Amino acid sequence: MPVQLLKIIKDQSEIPLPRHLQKEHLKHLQEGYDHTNKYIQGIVVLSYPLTKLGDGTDFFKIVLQDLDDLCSRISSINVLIHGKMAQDCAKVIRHGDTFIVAGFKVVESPTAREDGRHGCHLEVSEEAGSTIYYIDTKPRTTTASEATSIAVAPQYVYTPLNCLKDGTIVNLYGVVKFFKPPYVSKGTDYCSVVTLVDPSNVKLTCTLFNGNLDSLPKIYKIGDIVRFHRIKIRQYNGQMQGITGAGFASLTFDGTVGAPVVPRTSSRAYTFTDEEHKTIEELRVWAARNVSTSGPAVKLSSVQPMLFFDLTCQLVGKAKVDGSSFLLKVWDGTKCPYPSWKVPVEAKDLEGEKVLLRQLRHLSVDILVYDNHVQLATSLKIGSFLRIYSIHAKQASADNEAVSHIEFHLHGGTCYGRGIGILPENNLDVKELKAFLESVDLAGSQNMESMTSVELGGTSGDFTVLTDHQDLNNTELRTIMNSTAPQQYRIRAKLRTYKPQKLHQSVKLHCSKCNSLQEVPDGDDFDFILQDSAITAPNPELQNASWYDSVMWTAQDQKQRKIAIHFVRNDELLQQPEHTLLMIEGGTLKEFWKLTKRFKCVIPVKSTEDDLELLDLSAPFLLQGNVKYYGCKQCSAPRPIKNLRFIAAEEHPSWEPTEIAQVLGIELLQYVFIMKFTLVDGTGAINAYLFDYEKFFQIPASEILTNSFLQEKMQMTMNTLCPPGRKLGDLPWLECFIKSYNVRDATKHQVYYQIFDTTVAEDV
DNA sequence: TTAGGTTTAG
Repeated sequence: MPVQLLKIIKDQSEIPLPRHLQKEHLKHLQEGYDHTNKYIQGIVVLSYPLTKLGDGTDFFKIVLQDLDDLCSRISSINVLIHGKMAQDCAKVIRHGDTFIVAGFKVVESPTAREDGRHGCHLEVSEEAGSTIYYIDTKPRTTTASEATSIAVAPQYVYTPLNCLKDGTIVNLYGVVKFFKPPYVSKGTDYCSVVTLVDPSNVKLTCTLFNGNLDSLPKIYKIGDIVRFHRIKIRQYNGQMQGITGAGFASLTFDGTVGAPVVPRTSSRAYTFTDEEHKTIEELRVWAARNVSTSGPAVKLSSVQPMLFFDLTCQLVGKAKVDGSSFLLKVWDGTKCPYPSWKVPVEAKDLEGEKVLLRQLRHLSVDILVYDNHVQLATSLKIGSFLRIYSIHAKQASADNEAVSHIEFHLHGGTCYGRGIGILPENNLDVKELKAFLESVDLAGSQNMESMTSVELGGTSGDFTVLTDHQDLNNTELRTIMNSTAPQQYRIRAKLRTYKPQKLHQSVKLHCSKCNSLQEVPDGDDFDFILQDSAITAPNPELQNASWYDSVMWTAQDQKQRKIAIHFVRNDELLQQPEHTLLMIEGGTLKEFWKLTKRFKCVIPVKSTEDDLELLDLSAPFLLQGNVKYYGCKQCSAPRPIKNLRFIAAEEHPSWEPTEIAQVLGIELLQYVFIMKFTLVDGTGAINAYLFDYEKFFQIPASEILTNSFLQEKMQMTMNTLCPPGRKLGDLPWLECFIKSYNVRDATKHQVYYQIFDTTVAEDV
């Protein structure tokens, strides 16, 4: 009997094969060699229906996977079985069975280039003297016809991303780390670029083309999970690249742990087994720990100038502006906190429901899309739900405007995934957005808008400040003044006055260790320290250490100032500027500003005889973006600067100021708002201090000094809480949360009040 | 064919 069923055995080393047979590894298999006493063993991973060849002989093809060598391109091989043996095999052989064949013929595989399997295939038949052994892995209840039907649904093998080889066609799973939503390419197709990662921690960027938008993967978010079938792998610029080829198909899944596992696809038929369901769940768990997603979605109410953001919104109007730009009017139910621009278009050119456009005129925003995005934008349907990726919120001011406004651009090109994605109605984010849009009171928001911010919450009604303790009842100020401290209260009061009136003076630096407060040094202090430190030239012996690369040059000024920049390497390599930490010696204030715009972090240093060290702590020890970070002179105990290596050795150092401060022995000073509010409620008056890093104004204290927009926003908030020029009776009511506390010294005892757990809300 | 991630400069 040429096809034998071996008994089911757990330990495969015990397979009772004839003694003369020796196992041959696929990698040693070559055409023209003697394989007489050899056998090939593998798992059946794919089988095709039994067919008849042109001459009437039966033909059965299976694919064997060598489990000992999963990563090799030649780890799977086609086995072509002819004649009676084909019939016998088709009856009994199933996926997952262990298949052993001896007495085979090795022939060059004509399909190896295409299917990525072994360069040879095995030809097996009774005539050739072949013997097949197999281990049945599952209890067998199927009949021959059922076995055939199983064979029609092939079982796929998925290649981990670290095992991809040039010139193969593979199936794979991946977590989306980056993507460009489909856009119109310069050729005939739509294009989408997708970068995947998987638990092998290898990245693969795939370039996908299709003339049909629907055939490209329906990726909506970083962190989505995809399954690609029949993707071509090629080498490009020294890296593996995926590209669409014949038969490419994809499934996309929400990457959220616990979300329903529902594939998004345009394929009419696809396989999806319990095993694959499990794979998705596992990848979700892995991704949750290992792939950074884009963070919480930005709503229009939280846009900031100079921000690139993704917006999930509904299209309410559109208009052609000129050949290279197109207007989209969208809303998300929230209100942009800044005056936003309106792109002038003729009413007749504006497509959309007139009544709704008018109702939404203060809630919708204009997004001008350019160049390659125009064609897709033109085709969008009014009312559809969109996710627009990498919108630029740009601060701008016109000559005739007192305050600057914010503009929304979707610039040309597709860098950073810039583009427009159309979300289906069944998308979870869309469902949530729809429910929210339906809850928006259009009449109410219209009325609100017709008032100025000063009128908001004026005599007609209460202006409310949100507290975290809505369950508490209000306490009269008189009662509070007559009570002992410490206690906590919710109060309803009016803000009679506040100090400082010049709001920028309210920002201080606070040391949480010694509890000291100090003024924020101004730029001149820093400049002076820099000039002073530039007198000492960089020490040439400290250039290029094991953990940083250095460049040094001489400025073309009278002092022949020497400048050195030390680029800290991460994991032995230099990173992109926006992830890189620099140390600079001899730089001017202006040079620092320029470098902070381009690099993640900048640390001013000076040379000593044997090491680099930080400057005097009157200077910032770290600059990041617009923010200068200072250390407490009293509490810091500077440690060697080479401690930065500990962070640099991390795989993806985030260069958090707190972490940098810690390794450098710096006690980080935090920016805080310190204000004194005089609150009255008709029964009494108290002075309550505001001590706030970010929560109260929803503005980080660290950014207020360098951002005029945030300063304006803060001024507007204070004008709302305490409108200038109003009589006491006309001031708005506020609700907030305060606590009383005792301050005692040798001579006196006083009770103080502090506002906390309170956030200003524009409207409630 | 197209694009091949790493923000426009309106």
